[in-house]
Amino acid sequence: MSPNLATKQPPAQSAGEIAILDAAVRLFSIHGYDGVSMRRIAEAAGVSKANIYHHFSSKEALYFAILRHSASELTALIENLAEGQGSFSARLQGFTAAHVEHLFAHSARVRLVLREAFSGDEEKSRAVVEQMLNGVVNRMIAIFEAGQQAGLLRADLDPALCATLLMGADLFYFQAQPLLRQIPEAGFACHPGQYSRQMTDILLNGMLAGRAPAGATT
Amino acid sequence: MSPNLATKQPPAQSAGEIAILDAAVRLFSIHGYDGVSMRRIAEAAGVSKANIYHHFSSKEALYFAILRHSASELTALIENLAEGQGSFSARLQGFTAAHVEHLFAHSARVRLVLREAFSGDEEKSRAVVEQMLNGVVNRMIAIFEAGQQAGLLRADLDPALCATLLMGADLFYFQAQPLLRQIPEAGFACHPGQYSRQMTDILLNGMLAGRAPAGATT
DNA sequence: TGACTGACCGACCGTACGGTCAGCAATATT
DNA sequence: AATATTGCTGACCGTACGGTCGGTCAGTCA
Repeated sequence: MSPNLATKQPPAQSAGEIAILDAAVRLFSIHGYDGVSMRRIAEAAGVSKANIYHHFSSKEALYFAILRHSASELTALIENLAEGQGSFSARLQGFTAAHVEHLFAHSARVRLVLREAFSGDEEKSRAVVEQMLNGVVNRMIAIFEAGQQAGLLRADLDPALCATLLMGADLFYFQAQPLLRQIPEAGFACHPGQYSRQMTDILLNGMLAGRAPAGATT
Repeated sequence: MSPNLATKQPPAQSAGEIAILDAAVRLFSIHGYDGVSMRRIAEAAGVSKANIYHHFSSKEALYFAILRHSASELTALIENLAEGQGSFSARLQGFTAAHVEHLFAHSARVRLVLREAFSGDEEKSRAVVEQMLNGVVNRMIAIFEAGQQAGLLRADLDPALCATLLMGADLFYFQAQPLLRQIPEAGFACHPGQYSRQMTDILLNGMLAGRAPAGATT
């Protein structure tokens, strides 16, 4: 599994290639790399197995082409979300709502990238991380740093930790949503807007300046 | 992949069986069910492949035995953590710190269960969910509900959402820690105690009663 | 018309997979 | 001493895997 993410694909695509990519994204996002065979992808795409090898040099090449494309697509979309205007807290509220909505709207690709990022396989995650983290997380950290220098964010908090907490709350909700739906008390599991509103409320209420820290902080 | 989690193992274990289980937990937690072959497990455990089939009827049976044992072990440990004494906020602070520490201390088993729970495969996750969620999350929700009835938790918040947010922040940090270590600004990535302290500080500061909600809530 | 190209397929290859089985050595039981 | 029982192995089976190969067919352009 070598991370050969350095190529660039010409946008010209035949109908067969599109069908292959669609099927592969769907299957890989659900069952993971090892859980999907080339035969199964070919069958789901309605093409022959040899046809996949006509368009992609190997299973790895197909997988990484999808992974790379998904990561760059998601990164671009998220970066647009972070460019909102308005007050510090209004921007963060707007970002969170749009972020959660965005995760569910592109659930297959998000699952694909998240699975790779959290796989704990060290080598594989490196390339994905460098592409997404540098783009999105650093942007988010910068927003919190600016808010802190403007005196809006509590001075005793780590801006990077605040950014992680906010984005992590979104991502965890996305990951855990199928499970949360099985908990009767968790009515918010079916209402992402309700979750993102209340979650941002809690976090901002706890992070914004002008309120005393609740406990020992160090 | 049928969820045959209804058996019960006698605790009598030979040295070979222990070696098999150790190797299988490690490999499954890193590479997932489909990413590990019986040959590889046998090699890592220093036994023959046929020996695995002497102790376990199939690859699935081995996997689910590990999954079931891990889930029940983790559930028991977490339930003990939730039994802390002291004030409402002190209990939550204590729980979070112990929870994060507990996740890293049993990282292989936690990864194994999390992978299954978040796999999005519907059927497989059902059994894991029923075992862990009913035990742990409901306990956590009950704590927040009690705190709310005692007037300690903001009345406008959903106790289940608060519980999810707190435990989710722990779990996300555990999942993302290898990635966070690659972000220079995220110094807290290497200091779980620092993270859990500051995270709990923010959440409690945002959730406890006596502070006005930051924005529109409904 | 004919040379060339890209999309596509059926048949095939070597390998690794999950799983089986007869049997060996050691211990416990009678 | 004879007899299960237990822990374990090497050799093997059928199948599915990733990947290759020769070839078909429609379109294009000189």
